[in-house]
Amino acid sequence: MAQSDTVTRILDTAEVLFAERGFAETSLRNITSKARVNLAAVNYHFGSKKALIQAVFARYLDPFSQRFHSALDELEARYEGRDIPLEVLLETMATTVLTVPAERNSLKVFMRLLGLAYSQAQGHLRRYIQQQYGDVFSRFTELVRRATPDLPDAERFWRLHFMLGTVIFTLSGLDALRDIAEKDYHQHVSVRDLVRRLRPVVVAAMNAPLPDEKDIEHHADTVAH
Amino acid sequence: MAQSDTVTRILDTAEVLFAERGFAETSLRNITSKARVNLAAVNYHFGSKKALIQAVFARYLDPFSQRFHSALDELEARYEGRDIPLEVLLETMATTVLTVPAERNSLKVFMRLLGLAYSQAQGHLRRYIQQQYGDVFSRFTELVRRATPDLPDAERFWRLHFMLGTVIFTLSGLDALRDIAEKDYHQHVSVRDLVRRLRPVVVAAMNAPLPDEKDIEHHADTVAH
DNA sequence: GTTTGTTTAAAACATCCGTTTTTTATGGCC
DNA sequence: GGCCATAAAAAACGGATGTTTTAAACAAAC
Repeated sequence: MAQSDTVTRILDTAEVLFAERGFAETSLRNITSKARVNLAAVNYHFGSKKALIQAVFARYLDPFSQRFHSALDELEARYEGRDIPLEVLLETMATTVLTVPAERNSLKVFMRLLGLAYSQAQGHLRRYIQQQYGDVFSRFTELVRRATPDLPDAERFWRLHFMLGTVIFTLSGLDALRDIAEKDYHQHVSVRDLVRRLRPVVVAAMNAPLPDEKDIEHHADTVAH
Repeated sequence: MAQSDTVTRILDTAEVLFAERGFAETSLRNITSKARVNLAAVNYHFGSKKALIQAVFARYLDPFSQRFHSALDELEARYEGRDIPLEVLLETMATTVLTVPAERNSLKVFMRLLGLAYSQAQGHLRRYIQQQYGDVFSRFTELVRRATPDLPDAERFWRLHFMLGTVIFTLSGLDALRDIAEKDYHQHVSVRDLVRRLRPVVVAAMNAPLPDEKDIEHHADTVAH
């Protein structure tokens, strides 16, 4: 009881502060004082600040990858080997993403963290996430591949990352954007509202016509090797 | 000569290090030692670290906003009051973005910096960019508004930010993505190549059908108020 | 009831940070 | 040569950081 209380209080506080200010800008003293916990407790329970950062991510990503795996299991069973439509795959992913942190009312935090994992240097984090959760992502992309057989592999790769950028960028900068949107358009914007707006955009982007093949090779002004 | 040499050497080094590791993770000592310049030179020439960060951005954004303004002048003159097609607007922006840093072979750095400006806390930077270059952006969005008269204002607002996310996210994480892409698909990826791939995706996303209006209002599970 | 292992508390440690001050060098001008 | 503003170099300052150590509290086991 005593232990788990301290540990979760550290995690709860750390994820909020990390999401608000980033990793480097959040000191252990910030965390421990706000969590009303002793400074040494972080190094005692987690070992280091890096390990704490990874633990914060694990608390979101472990249940996410678990649920996403079983959601894909269910989907594959339902479609009995037939290709799963792209819309269904995207919808499933969105639902899973929305479900996981709903228990703690902190989708915003989750997305901010994902954005930080990409944008902040923190090489150790990218490596950790890659090796820890790379297989779920691979499984998903493989299903997307079957759902879009007409898309060249390279094109699909890039479009998936384009859309990843859209989602992470938007949801992680949500607070700032929401302020502008509500001021200019007098309209409340919830996360679910945003997902509703994202859906047709993402589908259209994935199904966009292939780029012109012209001048694909005669560019002498690229940063070639 | 002596002064301008020191100043530009600081700027050159700072922009690279900032782009690689972020602002907080890059110390003045990192910069000055790599630039082989005295530590105090930064505070002497720029006043503070914040001012240095802003100077790094200004060196890109000043010529950019200048060229983009004149490119839009030219465009408006050519179309003589008629609406400028969305594709032309996007193309013009892309061309301008590509032109500016080409002189220093560092589009990658430029995009990384833009991504950081968004994702890192650094409130002072966002404020600086907003008040310094907000008018170019406003002018552009106004032209986009006329180019997409059927899109509700709020929808256009969000879609523009979706696409901003796509571009910044992709180009700022370009190195990592390029490694994967070249390993998996054995194909060199230049920035211009990426822009070629982005074009149809962005256009399709902006022209995507409007989201379903159903269940737009009956969601009791949002973070209302 | 003492002992043992675990958790918290407090203090200290070494290091790094941005900034400021002090000193030294440089180069044009009268 | 002497003067002076400008630039560079060196050193120091105060403060904050992650981590470690030392000491106290606590609970369970014997």
